[in-house]
Amino acid sequence: MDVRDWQIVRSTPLFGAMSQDVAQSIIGTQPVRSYEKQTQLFQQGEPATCFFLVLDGWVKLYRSTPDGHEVIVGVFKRGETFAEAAIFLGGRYPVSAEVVTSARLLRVDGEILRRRIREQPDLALSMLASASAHLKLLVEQIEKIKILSAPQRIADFLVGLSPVRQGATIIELPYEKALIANRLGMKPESFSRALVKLRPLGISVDRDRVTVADVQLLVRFAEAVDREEEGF
Amino acid sequence: MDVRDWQIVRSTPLFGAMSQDVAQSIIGTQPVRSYEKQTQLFQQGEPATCFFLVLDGWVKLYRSTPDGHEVIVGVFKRGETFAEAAIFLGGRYPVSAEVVTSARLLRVDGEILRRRIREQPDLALSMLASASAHLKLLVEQIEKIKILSAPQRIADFLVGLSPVRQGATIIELPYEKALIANRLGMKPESFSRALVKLRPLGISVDRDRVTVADVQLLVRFAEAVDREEEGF
DNA sequence: CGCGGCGTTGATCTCTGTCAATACTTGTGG
DNA sequence: CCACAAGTATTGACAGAGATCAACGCCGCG
Repeated sequence: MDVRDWQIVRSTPLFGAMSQDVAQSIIGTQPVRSYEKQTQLFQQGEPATCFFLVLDGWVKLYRSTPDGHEVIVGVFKRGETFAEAAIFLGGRYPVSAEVVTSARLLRVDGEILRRRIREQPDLALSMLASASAHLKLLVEQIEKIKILSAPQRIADFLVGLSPVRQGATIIELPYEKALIANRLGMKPESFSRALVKLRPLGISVDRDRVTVADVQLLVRFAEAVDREEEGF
Repeated sequence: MDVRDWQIVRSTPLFGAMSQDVAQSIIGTQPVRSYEKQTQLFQQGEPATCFFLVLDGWVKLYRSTPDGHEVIVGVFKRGETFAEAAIFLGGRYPVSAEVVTSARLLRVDGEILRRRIREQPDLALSMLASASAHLKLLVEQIEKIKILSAPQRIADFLVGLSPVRQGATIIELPYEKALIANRLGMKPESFSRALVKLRPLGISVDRDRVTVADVQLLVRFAEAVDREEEGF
């Protein structure tokens, strides 16, 4: 784990709030491992022994239904932690996790963390903040699936990926389109078509490169919920 | 706060795990208040000073979009806590809360709680369990919205409301149908029609009374995702 | 009695899923 | 270097679920 990695660790709500040496004491002995694409990290229902921090690459969290359907409930990237809450929930993962690009992950043992929390109550506040962030994210995700159309969800997704808030830019799609589609709650075909519908807004796609004429346009489009002004 | 209230408090993941006297010391000094229907508890964006436990009645959490739309992200009933996560996240509520029936709520001050956590580390662990439980619930909600049809979501909702797991029962709809519809991610008209489609399964509705011939049937219906037997 | 809120029903439309066919990319082996 | 296969993306035709718009019925209330 080099300096760059350490910066990433300190940027998370979980490890950022605690003091340098406490963070060090928790993750100092933990391994950083590289994972191949499609590596299964854990399955839903398994005992939750540890949680993860993404140093590089992408990881998807999903649930499998009895008949083979798969629903993505989150995709995590560099600087994000996941499954840290599961450690406290009956000790079982409520979702499955799979690496979707080759990735480097920091793996943190749950038992260590639990022990440290007993010694250092302030840690719990960091944990709670982190869990809250995820809660907020999920709440937003529900909101978006409920009220935004497919093209709007894509626009929102692209905005979230864009390095700038206005003007032109080029965005690299971070992983397969089928995966993005699932994450946004639609089928790959719908994803494809929805992208076409964004063309009039200055979006063009070539392979995994998306060219955006004006991000602002996307923002407005994603927020436009009908425009019926009921005074209420 | 009487004996019954105390039982409710002890049944929550948050307060159930901690010892009697600790729970007592935290909430003993906190007020139980009665609220009229439509009382606004807090608005999204406000500083989060406290969280709530429902002793009686129903409370909805929702987000207002810039153009006046309203999305329900959760409805909480007796025995459930809400907004406790917000206290640790930047100190602001991510959603608004409104009482939808006359209700009795326990209001817990965040500052007091934070102090107690520092004194009593185990307290933190049980709180984390609570946050995790909500997280899991949200994940499940996403899954349901994505893959269940409208009638299935209603079936699932009714099952969750039913006091029994099998046989016949009568369920009282806890709040307005338009509100339920929103919570389940559909329009009131669709809700109405979907209820009709459940008639063949032994469901009949009169006002806010739902008569269920066999809950088991509903369970199976809600779980049936297609039933196409692809050997896979 | 008339009014307003809520719920239901009907007709129609739009969006998205499904199924199928067709590129396009990438990798493999001859 | 090319042929072929497998995985991935796009496009088309179609069907179904749910949204929308509108009308109507029901009930409580002034």
